[in-house]
Amino acid sequence: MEKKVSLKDIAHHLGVSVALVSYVLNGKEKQARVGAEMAEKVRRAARELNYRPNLVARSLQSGKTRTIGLIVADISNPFFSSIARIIEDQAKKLGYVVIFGSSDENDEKQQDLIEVFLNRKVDAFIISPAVNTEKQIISLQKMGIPVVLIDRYFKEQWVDVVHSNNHAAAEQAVSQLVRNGRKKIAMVAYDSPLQHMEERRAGYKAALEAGNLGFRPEWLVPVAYTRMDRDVREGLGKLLEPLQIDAVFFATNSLATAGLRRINEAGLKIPQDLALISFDENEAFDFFYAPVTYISQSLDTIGKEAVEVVVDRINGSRKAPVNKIVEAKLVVRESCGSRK
Amino acid sequence: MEKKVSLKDIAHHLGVSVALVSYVLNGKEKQARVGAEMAEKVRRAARELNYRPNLVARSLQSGKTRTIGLIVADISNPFFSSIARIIEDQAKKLGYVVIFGSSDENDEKQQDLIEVFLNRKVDAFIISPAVNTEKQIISLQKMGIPVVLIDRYFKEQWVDVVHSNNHAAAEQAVSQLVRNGRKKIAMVAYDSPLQHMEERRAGYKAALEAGNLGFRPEWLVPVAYTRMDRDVREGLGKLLEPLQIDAVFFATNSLATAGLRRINEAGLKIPQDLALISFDENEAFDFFYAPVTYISQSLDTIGKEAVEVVVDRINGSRKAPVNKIVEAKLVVRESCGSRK
DNA sequence: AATTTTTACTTAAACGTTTAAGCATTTTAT
DNA sequence: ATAAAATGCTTAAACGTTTAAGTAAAAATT
Repeated sequence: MEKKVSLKDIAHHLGVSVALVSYVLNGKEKQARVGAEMAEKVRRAARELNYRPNLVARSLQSGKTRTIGLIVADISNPFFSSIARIIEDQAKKLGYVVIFGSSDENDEKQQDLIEVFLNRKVDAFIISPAVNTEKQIISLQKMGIPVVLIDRYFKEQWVDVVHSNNHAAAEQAVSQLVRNGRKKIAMVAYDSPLQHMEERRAGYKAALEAGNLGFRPEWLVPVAYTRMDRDVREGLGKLLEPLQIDAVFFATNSLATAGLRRINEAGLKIPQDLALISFDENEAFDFFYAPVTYISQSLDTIGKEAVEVVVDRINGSRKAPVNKIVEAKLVVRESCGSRK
Repeated sequence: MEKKVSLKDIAHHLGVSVALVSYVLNGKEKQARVGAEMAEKVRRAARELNYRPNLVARSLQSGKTRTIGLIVADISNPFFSSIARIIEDQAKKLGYVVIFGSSDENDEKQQDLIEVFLNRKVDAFIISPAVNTEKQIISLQKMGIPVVLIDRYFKEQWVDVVHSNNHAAAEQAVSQLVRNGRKKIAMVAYDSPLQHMEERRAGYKAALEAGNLGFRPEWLVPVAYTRMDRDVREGLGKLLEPLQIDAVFFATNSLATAGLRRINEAGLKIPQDLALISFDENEAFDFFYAPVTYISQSLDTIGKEAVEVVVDRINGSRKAPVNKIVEAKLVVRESCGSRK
C-alpha cells in the first residue's frame, strides 16, 4: 500500500517550498525563475517518489475539471454507444474525460443527471435531449455552462447543435422508394415534437408530394417512446394485416428492428411484398435476408464536431451559435427493392 | 449568468459561520447542537439562494470522489455498452457516477486510462482487462484501490472477479451440436491467454471428448484481437472452401458476426450445410434467416454484482476475495440445426 | 451562591493545488 | 562605489468543503 505523494512531500524531501515544486512540475520554471539544477532535482524527486498530481485539488483551485458530461437516451443503444466511443476518443485527445448517463427519454431523469453532473462541476455537456427539456438546456446556458446538442434539437436555434440533414436524408430515402415504384409508403416514427423527428416526417411528406402520392395520415404510424414495442406491433400491424401498404420508412434503427420483428411475424417477403428503409445503421440490417437499406449518419463527424465545439466554448474561443449540419448518406441495398 | 453559491455565501447572508451552515446542510445539526430555528433559517437560505454543494471540494476534503472508473475493450461493442448501462444504473442507485474508457485490447492504452482515472481519484475500478495487464491490476491493488474484473480474468485468483461459468456454458453449447449429430465441429476463438477464453476453449474440447469426437487442432481457428476481421476471413475461410466441417462454435459475438459474413460469402446454408452457435448475444442474431443459437450471459447480474462488490470494497465491508460465477444459459434456435 | 452541565455557536486547520507578491542575494550598469 | 536589475527562492492566500476543538452564555445541579 504505497502512500500518496503530494507536492508537499516532494518539498519536504528536498527542503524547499511547495510553490517551487509546483512551478517546476508545471513547466513554469522560466517565469518563476527557478534555478536549472534545482529544477532538475525536483523533477528527479517527483519521478523517484512517483508523484501523481491530484486532479481533484487542481480542479478546486482552477474551477475546471476537464470533464464532459454526456447524456443520451440509452447508452446501450448502438447508435449512442457508437457516438459515445467517438466522443470518448476525441475528448481524450483534448485532455478531457467523459462521464455519462442515460435519460431513458425521461425529462426528470435528465434533470437528475444534469444536477448530479453540475454538482460534480463538469466543464460542459453534450446532450441528446429528451422531449420537453428546453428549460433545462436554457437553464444551463444561463449558468454559463457550455452545452452542445447532438442528434436531436429544438425548433429555435439558441444553443449549439450538431446534427444530420434530417429532412433531406429522409426525403432522399423516401424518394428512392417512390422511384422504385412504391405507391403506398408508410412511415413509422416517434410522436416526438423534437425537431429531428419533425424533419424526418417532413422529409417523408415532401417526398410523397414530389412523387404525387399525397400524404395519408393513417400511414404515419406514431410511436410513443415509453411504449415503443407495443405501438410498433399494433400500429404497424394494422397496416400489415391485411396488407395495405407496399413500403415502410422507419425513423430510427430501434423502430426498424421492432418493425422487422412484426413484419417477420406477418410472414411478409422483403422486398417483394414490402420495401423498407431505415434511418440509422444497425449491424442487424446486414444479416437480414434482404439487407436493409438505411440512412447512414456520420457518427464520426457528429461526435468529433460536438467535442470540438464544446471545448472551444469552454476555452471561450468561438462566439457565434453553432449549427453544424452533417451530411447523411443513403446506403442502398436489397430491402428497398427496385422491382427490376 | 447566475453566481455560484457556496457555504460562505450562505454564511455571510445570515451572518453566521460557515461551519454552522455545513453542519445543518449535512444533517448533523443534532451532533453539532444547532438551534432549531437557526437550522430552519439555514435551510431556507440554501433553498432560496439555490445552493449546490461543490462535490469537487468535498472530494478533496474527504478523499472520496464517489466515482467508479470503468474500462472495457470498446464501449461501442454491444456487449460492453449493455453492461455499461447496467453498471451506470446500479452505480447511480448507490450514489456513484461512472467514467469510462476503451482500451481497444491494448495494454498500453489500458495503462493510460488507469493513470488518467487515478489522477482523478476514482474510488474504484471495474475492468474487463486486456491481455497482459496483470501487473497493472496488481499495482492498483497494492495502492489499495478496489478493483473488480468482469467478464475476463486471470489464472490466479487474487482479485475480485465476476464472470460467467465459461467452461460449462461452452461445453453445453458444443454438446448441443454433438447431440444434433454434428461430427466436425470447429471453434473460432481469440488466441488470448485470458482465462475466460481458455475456459471457453477448454469447454469446447471437453464436449468433443465427451462426444468421442477428439480434438483436431486445425479446427480451432485462432484470431488475434488486432487482426480480427482478417483472421476470421482467412482462418475460417480455409475450413469453409472447400467445406471440411459441419458446425462452428464462436467464442464471442464479434467473432460470430465476422464469421457469419464469411459464411454468407461462401454461400453456405445454415443449418443444413453448417450448424452454428455463438457465445454472447447480438441483436443481429435474431434477424439472420436461421436465428442464431447463442449463450446468453446474464449481463444484468454481472453488472449489478460488480458494482455491489466494488462499493463494498470501498466501504471496507467484505474481506474475502470474491469470485462470483454467474450462470449463462443456452438459447437454442434454428442455427444449431437438429436435422430432424 | 457556586459549580457543573448543556446549549448554541465560532475558530481554525486540513485536503492538494496554483500563483501573486515579497524578500534576500547576487549580478550588472553607471 | 552605489544604484538598479536580475536571480532564486519563500510566504501566504485562495478554491469550497468538513470537523475537531474551543468558548461564552444559559440552564441545571448542588
